[in-house]
Amino acid sequence: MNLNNDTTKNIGSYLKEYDIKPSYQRIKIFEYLRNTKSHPTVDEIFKEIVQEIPTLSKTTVYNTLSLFIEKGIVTVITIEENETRYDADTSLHGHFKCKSCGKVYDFDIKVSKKDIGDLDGFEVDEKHLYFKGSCKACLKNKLKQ
Amino acid sequence: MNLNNDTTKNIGSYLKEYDIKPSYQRIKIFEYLRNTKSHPTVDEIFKEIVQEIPTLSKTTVYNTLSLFIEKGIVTVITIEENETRYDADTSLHGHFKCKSCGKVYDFDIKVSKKDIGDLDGFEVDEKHLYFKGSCKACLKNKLKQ
DNA sequence: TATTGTAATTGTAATGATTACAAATTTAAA
DNA sequence: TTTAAATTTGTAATCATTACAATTACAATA
Repeated sequence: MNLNNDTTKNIGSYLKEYDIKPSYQRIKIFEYLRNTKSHPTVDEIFKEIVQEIPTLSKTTVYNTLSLFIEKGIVTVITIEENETRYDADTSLHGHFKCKSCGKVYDFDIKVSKKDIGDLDGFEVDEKHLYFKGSCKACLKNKLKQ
Repeated sequence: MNLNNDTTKNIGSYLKEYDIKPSYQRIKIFEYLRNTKSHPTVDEIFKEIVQEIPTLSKTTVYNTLSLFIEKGIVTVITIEENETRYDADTSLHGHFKCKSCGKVYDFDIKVSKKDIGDLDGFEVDEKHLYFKGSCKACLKNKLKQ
């Protein structure tokens, strides 16, 4: 298990900061999540990383993601009822899912207090936003047809 | 099957407007959804209505909700990965889920175009928002202890 | 270096929500 | 009343997730 190259070291110390022991599996899973903009599902994560770690178990992927979520370095994206996705970017941003191609895009968003009427006295820890519709690329393709 | 009282008539004609044949089951399910602020799960809907319609099947609840969603009179709320909830209020509003008591609150929200940077050229059909944290009531209880 | 305890990983089985499907029932039209 | 279509129902199948126990890896200590 080569835990000595630069990327690995970086991710390793990042995990340590959040009180996560950086095992080979954990590093690979986090690295993949961070480098993948598509917000992969458990299955996608597993299928990718099992190529590098043939002994990998899907249970490990589940365990690892739960741990990441608990420690606050990964968030869950639940746009579709039957499709849980994961995101290593925990900063506030929205997700746009194209109903035609299925791709999930990130977008920047501000939610100011003025925009929320009724939550005085509530303590908000997490804000989640997602939109659905047709993405630019799909709209263009439709015109062409 | 008494489809002749006022509420039933109202819901019946509402369903018809949306091209849904108003069967007894459909009317009862929609009536319950509309009157229940808690955004019930399939199981909660089933357990409630099976008391009135003892022959009710859970498959019917699933079928009916799919139909309602397809016709646009009900929306899905997916705050938790493993807990799909349904809402008969399709107007734009946010949901707040209390992590301590589990209750789901509605709140008003505006999302102006200015707040969204990156979605020029995208067609947005649905906007979903949910926050998580501690509700007023739970925060008060904490203080008391 | 060997030993030992703890943590992490793995594989299998269990769970539970959702869907598929075919039979039975209801409804509406002829 | 008959008939066809739509709706409902019950059962079985599917699939993602979780539980759990066994195995393996790791780190500390003697």
